Formats: sequence, structure tokens, C-alpha cells
Amino acid sequence: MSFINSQITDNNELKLDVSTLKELPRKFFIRQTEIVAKELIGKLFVRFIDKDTLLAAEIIETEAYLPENDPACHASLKKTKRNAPMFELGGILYVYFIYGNHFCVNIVTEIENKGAAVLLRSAKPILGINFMQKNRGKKEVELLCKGPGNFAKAFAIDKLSNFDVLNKSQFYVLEYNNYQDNEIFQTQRVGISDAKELPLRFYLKGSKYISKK
DNA sequence: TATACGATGCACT
DNA sequence: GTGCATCGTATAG
Repeated sequence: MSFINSQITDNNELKLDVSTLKELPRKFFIRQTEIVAKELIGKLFVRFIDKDTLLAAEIIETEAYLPENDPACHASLKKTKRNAPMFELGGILYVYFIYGNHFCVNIVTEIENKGAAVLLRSAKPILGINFMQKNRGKKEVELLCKGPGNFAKAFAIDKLSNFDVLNKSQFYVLEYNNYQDNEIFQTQRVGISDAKELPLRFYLKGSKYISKK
């Protein structure tokens, strides 16, 4: 994240100069979706809104939605207007609206025309906490990015961010923490009716920021 | 056009 | 633990 020199801090957040952190190369996302979902844990998701507003959160929980044999994946039947971003080259955002209330943020994976993505389910707020608190109408830092709908709301993400290219828009994903394999839990996905049994949800073991047990 | 429903969150019991 | 608001999207007619 070369051109952003952030010294911005709110009251209760760590000092972090994100200009020292390395952007994930696009090829990181152009791999098997399960691997991307797992390796995204511990990375820093960043939105640069303007020179006074920088949001960042450590990704704590993700889910993989696979290009094949995954009936829970929005792209499992065919390409539609909604799921079109999932068929682009990996490394862009797929944002959709759900339950009449919420937006969910995904990072598209794999090569073009696969139809796969990783849902960002929860994160640990690092920078821009005041802004997130305002967006969410909640104070508790622990709850700001907890759950996919809340994560989107904290970052003020809606359909306008659909198709945004990571590291070439307001959105960045940066190297941050690296965890060992045995620190990442892999379980069944949340809130779906099809393919419930597939263990495609990943989260940081013991974190208080995960969306649910 | 009409209808059914969902990768949720929150209020309430 | 259970119930449900709310509306864009997919799909059928």
C-alpha cells in the first residue's frame, strides 16, 4: 500500500502505519477457493475513504463458496446479473444484498468463468474505529465487524463497491498476521440450507471476534 | 408482471 | 432458544 502514509489513529486503537504493509498480489486470489479462504485469516482488510478516513480490520472468519459441486454457491446454477462478479478474474469484490436488510462482502477467487468467492464473515477492527462505531450505531469494538452484514455496515460497503478491484480501488488486502495451521479452525458454513455438511468455514481459534460458535 | 425466498441480525421469551 | 422484518433477485408464468 505504497501511496498511503497513515498516521491516523482514533482514541482506542493501535498505531499502525499501513504503508509498511505489503499488498497481496492478485495471484494470491487466483487459486483454489478453500486455500484462499484459509489464508485470508489474519490478513488486513482496508478501505481508504479519504485522507482522514482509513478503515482497517484483521480478517478473522471466512467461508469458501466453490466453483463446482457446491449447491450453496450463488454461482452454482449459472451466471446471472447478481452473481456476475463471481465469474470475473479473482481479486475483486462481490457484494450482494440479503434478507431485505444486509449486504455481504465476498472476495472473488480463481480464474475467469469459474464462479467462486470467499465470504468475509467477521473481523477485528484495527483502524477507523470511530467511523465504524458511527456506521454501526454501536460502541463495542468486539461487535463492530461481527457477522457478514455487520462487517459490511462497519465498512460502509454497499452495491457501489461491487466489482471493485482490490489494491486498485478504495479497497486493499495487506499482509498482517500469519498463523499456524493448527490455529485455524475449519467447520461447517453458517446460515445455508444446501451443502450444509461441507467444512468450508475458517476462523481463528479462540478469537472473540468470530460471528458465532 | 407475480411470487417466493435468502451466505442476517436483533428483539424478545 | 425462537420469531421475524424487509426487499432485491431469480424464476416462473
